[in-house]
Amino acid sequence: MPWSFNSERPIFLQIMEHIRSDIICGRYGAGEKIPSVRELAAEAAVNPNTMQRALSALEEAGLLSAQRTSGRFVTDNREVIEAARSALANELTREYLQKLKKIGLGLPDALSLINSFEKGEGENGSNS
Amino acid sequence: MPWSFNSERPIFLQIMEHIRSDIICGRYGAGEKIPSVRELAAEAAVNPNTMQRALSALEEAGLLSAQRTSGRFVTDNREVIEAARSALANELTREYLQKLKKIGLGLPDALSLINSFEKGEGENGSNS
DNA sequence: ATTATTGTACCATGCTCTTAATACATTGAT
DNA sequence: ATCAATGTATTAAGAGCATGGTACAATAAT
Repeated sequence: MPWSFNSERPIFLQIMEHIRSDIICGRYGAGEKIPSVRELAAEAAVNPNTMQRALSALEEAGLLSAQRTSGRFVTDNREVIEAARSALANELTREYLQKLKKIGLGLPDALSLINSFEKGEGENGSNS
Repeated sequence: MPWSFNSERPIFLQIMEHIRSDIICGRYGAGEKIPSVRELAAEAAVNPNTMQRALSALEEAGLLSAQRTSGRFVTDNREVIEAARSALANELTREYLQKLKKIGLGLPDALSLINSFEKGEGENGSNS
């Protein structure tokens, strides 16, 4: 199953974020070996060059390390992974609130919107 | 003051979103005339072609209409503007919750994160 | 030693986005 | 009638992204 990409942003960035999520949520465990560049490229239906670029970005972030010929491994430092989750969660929240603010919605509106997603897919009438 | 753009995404899209926000939050009122393509391009420090592209996108969305030689005007239909705000708020919330879910955080985490932004810039230690 | 697999590097091509520089048609003002 | 301002269209150039294809160095397995 090829991954789903958004044409608005570079694919290698979306791949980077996808794998980063896989690491953070534990699909790839700490210290674990991940598939090869070519395997991952095939799985994502993407060129190996593009996959390589995404993986290199994750090395810079300290989440992956390359062992020349034996493969790539997730960092065995769980604190690094936890820090990545926390930083990402804060960043996502900051961006979300900032975007809401730009259309005239504040913190109470955010809470209300999120609560409207509690059960089904949130449909919403009047805010502000 | 040139607008601030993110190099990760096409500028014309970011301009579109910027002006859309200006319309939704009332900086450009319903039925009001907006500056010319060349003026806006200068204000954003961007090529007129790029600005034109952003404005065309907003016409397709029904928020703007072009009057050949007299200029561009915001729709005078306030319902359309309100609908845009509502749709955008829901979309932003949907994306936010989806991204949180991918790193193992759920609805309660979202509420907690947002509350941590209540006063200053939210710093956050342990979630999940 | 040989082979297969790994990460890595390079190059050419095509595509989109952005800029720059013009140009044209239409309309309001003079 | 003339002029200025408007939206709009066109072309050429450069940059970044993605692909396809190829190649090399290092190591693990045989």
